[in-house]
Amino acid sequence: MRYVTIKDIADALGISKSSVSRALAGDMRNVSPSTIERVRAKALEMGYRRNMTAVNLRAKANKIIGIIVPEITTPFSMEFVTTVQEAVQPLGYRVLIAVSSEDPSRERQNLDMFENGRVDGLLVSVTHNVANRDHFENLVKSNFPIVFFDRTIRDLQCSSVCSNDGLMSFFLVEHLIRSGRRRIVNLAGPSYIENSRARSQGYREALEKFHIPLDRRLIVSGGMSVEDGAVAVERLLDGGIDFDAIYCFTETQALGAKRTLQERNLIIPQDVAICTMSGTSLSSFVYPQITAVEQNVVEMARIAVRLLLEKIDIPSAPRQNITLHSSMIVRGSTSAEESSSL
Amino acid sequence: MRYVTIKDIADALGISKSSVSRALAGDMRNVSPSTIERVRAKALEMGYRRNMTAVNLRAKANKIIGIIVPEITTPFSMEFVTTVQEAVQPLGYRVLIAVSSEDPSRERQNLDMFENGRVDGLLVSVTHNVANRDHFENLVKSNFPIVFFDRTIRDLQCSSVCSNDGLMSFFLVEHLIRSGRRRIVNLAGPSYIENSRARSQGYREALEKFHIPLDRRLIVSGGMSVEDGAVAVERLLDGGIDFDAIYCFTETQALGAKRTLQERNLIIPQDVAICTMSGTSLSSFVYPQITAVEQNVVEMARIAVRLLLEKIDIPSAPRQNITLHSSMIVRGSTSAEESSSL
DNA sequence: ATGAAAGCGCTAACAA
DNA sequence: TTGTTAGCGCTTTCAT
Repeated sequence: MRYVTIKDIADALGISKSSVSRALAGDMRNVSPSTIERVRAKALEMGYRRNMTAVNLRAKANKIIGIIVPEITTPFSMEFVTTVQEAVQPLGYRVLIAVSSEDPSRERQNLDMFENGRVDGLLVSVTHNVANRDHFENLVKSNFPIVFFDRTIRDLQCSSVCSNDGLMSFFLVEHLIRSGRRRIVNLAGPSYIENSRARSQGYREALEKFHIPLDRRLIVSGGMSVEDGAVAVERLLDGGIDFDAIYCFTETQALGAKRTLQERNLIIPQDVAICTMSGTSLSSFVYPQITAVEQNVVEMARIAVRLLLEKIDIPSAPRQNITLHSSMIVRGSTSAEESSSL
Repeated sequence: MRYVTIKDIADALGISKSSVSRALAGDMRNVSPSTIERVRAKALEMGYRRNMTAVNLRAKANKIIGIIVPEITTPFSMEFVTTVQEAVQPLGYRVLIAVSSEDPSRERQNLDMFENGRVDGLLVSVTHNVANRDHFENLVKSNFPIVFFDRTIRDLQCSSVCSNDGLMSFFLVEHLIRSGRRRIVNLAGPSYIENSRARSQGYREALEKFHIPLDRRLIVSGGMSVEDGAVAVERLLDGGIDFDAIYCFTETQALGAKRTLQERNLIIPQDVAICTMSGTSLSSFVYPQITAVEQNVVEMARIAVRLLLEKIDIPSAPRQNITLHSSMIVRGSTSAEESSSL
């Protein structure tokens, strides 16, 4: 299992390492066409493969982009990662993925791992608003190329791209209200996620616009899992609290909510409508009963990559904070129409 | 953005590089406790991070495991990748993922990329039975550590781990028959996927066992997408071909099949039952109407990692071909019971 | 216990 | 056009 090196080829051909290197790099101006040919042939014959580790050590760049995501089970993360890969592959970059499992200490570990591994840039969606804030801040201050996406840290002087959670939330709740719902549950996420707060804010504003009084009992803060969604709805039903719609922070919560409703023989969406925001159009296939607003993941990923590559190229490049204002597509059962409100 | 090196620490402390290296490595026998302390403190102060690229170049190992999968949208791939990551992280390995998108030429590119990148080992699930066979064969012959999982290449002298597609298929179809189905559609995958053939074989054997004549019109070969599933069922319905169950090769086909049935106002599973094999227990949440057999992904991943690490350690280790005979769990709507038949 | 030096495989500045 | 040399950051043998 010993690899053929540039020196092996040089020795075999009785020329110098540098000529081989140049020939292999296709340096037309500094090496004769004949040696280029001879080297190429010999390399092929001997099964030479360029040792990227050595190249990287020398170039002080690893051509690796790291992605840190809180979870990787939703279509959102999946599609984001896939899009990034496709975007950077042609440029010779590879992509390393690390999952924080919604745990700040794991996030911290991943960060360390990536720094040790000398990734050239980092795309991160944070698990927690403040937990690793200082660490991220140091990284940013040292001019390390990093771009936040989707779940960002507030007021950090760093490039980011995210969707307008508040506004989308507002429109989705407005959509529910317009289709006749009045008692809308807000299954919020934990308050340490900025997006969750923004969405709850949008929820509140939509109610206000229609002069619907805010019933605190309809706001449930807590976990984001299937189980959390299921339990929350159970509690509401058992507590005799009346509601005709559930607006969930995550798709998984929505799944749990749906399960409980079905167990209690409630009809979706006649008795209770469920809605949430979703990563991809796939979800309308997968959860046909759940109304979902699609976020434009592909666009988000492309922009994130662009910002990151710029930063890698020119470390002094100014930060850019981009909020996606893509047209909103509402799919699902509370209404069949498509409203591109934004 | 210049990184602190071992030499920087040495200079700052007025000692040699080697002492710093030893101190950092915690070499108790060859360096005094006092310098260990001084070096450690200084390293922390200066924000030193070990340059893994240099370490790897010297060690001639990259501590990277590559995974090549045909797709990454199903829970199966996801869970496999996640499990592998968790398994190798403590051992200092990182995981690089490449997606072939069911395209042999992309698979080939990924393979090249990984070889150039000098991954220490490869976990691969192939897109095609034969397309890159020669290339894989060369790799195997050169004793490169590689383990195939789930979708393997027949008769390749290389370690592999997969589930018993034929047998699981047999039991699933048997399950359908026992619950009263007689005219079972087989939405097969393309014939260049070994697993698809094995499953169709299981399908045929189950029919034989119950003396149900094989109706060729019920066997549809083709693509694996949502659309393929939807179209196949449309064709059958339009062709006036009678059926009471659909056995799908992929979850996505099942999704498409479900869509068509619902569009035609057929009730699942009363009119037509849908079943398939699935990656994880998650699918029973997501597709409650679809009967699914769970494959033991986690076990598959763990075994694959074990085999690969053995091979990396001892390149001459003999190949092992493992077929998982885990207990089969049928979940879903054709029957609520749990049959652990294997 | 510490230091000097070599070398992992590669590229590039400089020399010829 | 080609060769020589140095060096990327690290570990390790061999001297001291």
